[in-house]
Amino acid sequence: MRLLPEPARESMTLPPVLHALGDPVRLELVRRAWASPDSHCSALAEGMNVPLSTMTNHWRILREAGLVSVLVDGRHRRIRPRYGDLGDRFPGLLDPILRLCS
Amino acid sequence: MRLLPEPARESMTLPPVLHALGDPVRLELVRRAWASPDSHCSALAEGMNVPLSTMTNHWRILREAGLVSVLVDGRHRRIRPRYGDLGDRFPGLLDPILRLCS
DNA sequence: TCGACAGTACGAGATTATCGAACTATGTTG
DNA sequence: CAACATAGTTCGATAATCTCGTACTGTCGA
Repeated sequence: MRLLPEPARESMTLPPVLHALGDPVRLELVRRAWASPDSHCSALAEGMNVPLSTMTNHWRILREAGLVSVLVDGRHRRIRPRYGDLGDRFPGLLDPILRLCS
Repeated sequence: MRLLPEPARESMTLPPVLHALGDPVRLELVRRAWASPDSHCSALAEGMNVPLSTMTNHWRILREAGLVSVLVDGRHRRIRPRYGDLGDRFPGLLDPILRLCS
C-alpha cells in the first residue's frame, strides 16, 4: 500500500488548504471522504459526473494541500483523511466547514 | 457613498468564499480588513507590494464572494467586512480561519 | 495469457490570474 | 477656474491553471 507524496504536517499552510476546499467538486469529495474514511476514490466520486482525468487532478490538489493521504492499493486508490495532522496543524478549521457543507 | 454590487446574504455559497480565502494575498487582506473595519483599501494593502490593478481584482473576488462590501467614498474605496451576513450565513466559519492566519 | 478494470500521463483548448499602460473620477492647490 | 495630484479602474497581452479526451500503465481475475 504505497503512499503518494504529501506534505509533512509542519509544512502545511493555510492558503493551499482553503484553495483546495474552494471548489464545489473537491468540497463534496472532502465531505464524503470524511464521512467514509479509507474509501476508494471511485466510490467517493460516484454520481458526480466528472471525468476520471479531471478527478485525478482534484485528488492531487487535495493531497498536495495536505487534506488527504492517497494510498495505492492494487489498482485502486484509497483516500484517507488526514484527521490528525489537520487537527494538529489547523485546530478548529475543518469542523465548521464540514458542518456547513453537509 | 455608493455600494458596489455584491451578493445578497441568502445567495452566498461556500465554495466562492473558500476560494476567495484560498490565496495568500487575499487572506492577508481579509485578516487586516477584519482587524481594521472600514479602512481604505490602499491602507489595507500597505507594504504588500502588489500592483494596483492586481489588487482591484482581489477586491472584486472578495466582494463577489460576499466577504466584504466595497463603498465608493470619493476617490477612495472603503472596505467593510460583512460580519453580520457571514455570521448569519456561515456561522462559525471565519473565526477559526482568522485565528489561524494571524 | 488475455481481457477487464482503475486510474495516470499527456496534450490541446478553455478559463482565470497577473500586471503594465492608458484612462476616469475626485480632491487639492495656486 | 485651471492645473495637477491621488486612488483606483479598464483594457489587453502574457502567464498560469483547469478541464477533459485519448492513449497508456499497472493490477486483478479467469
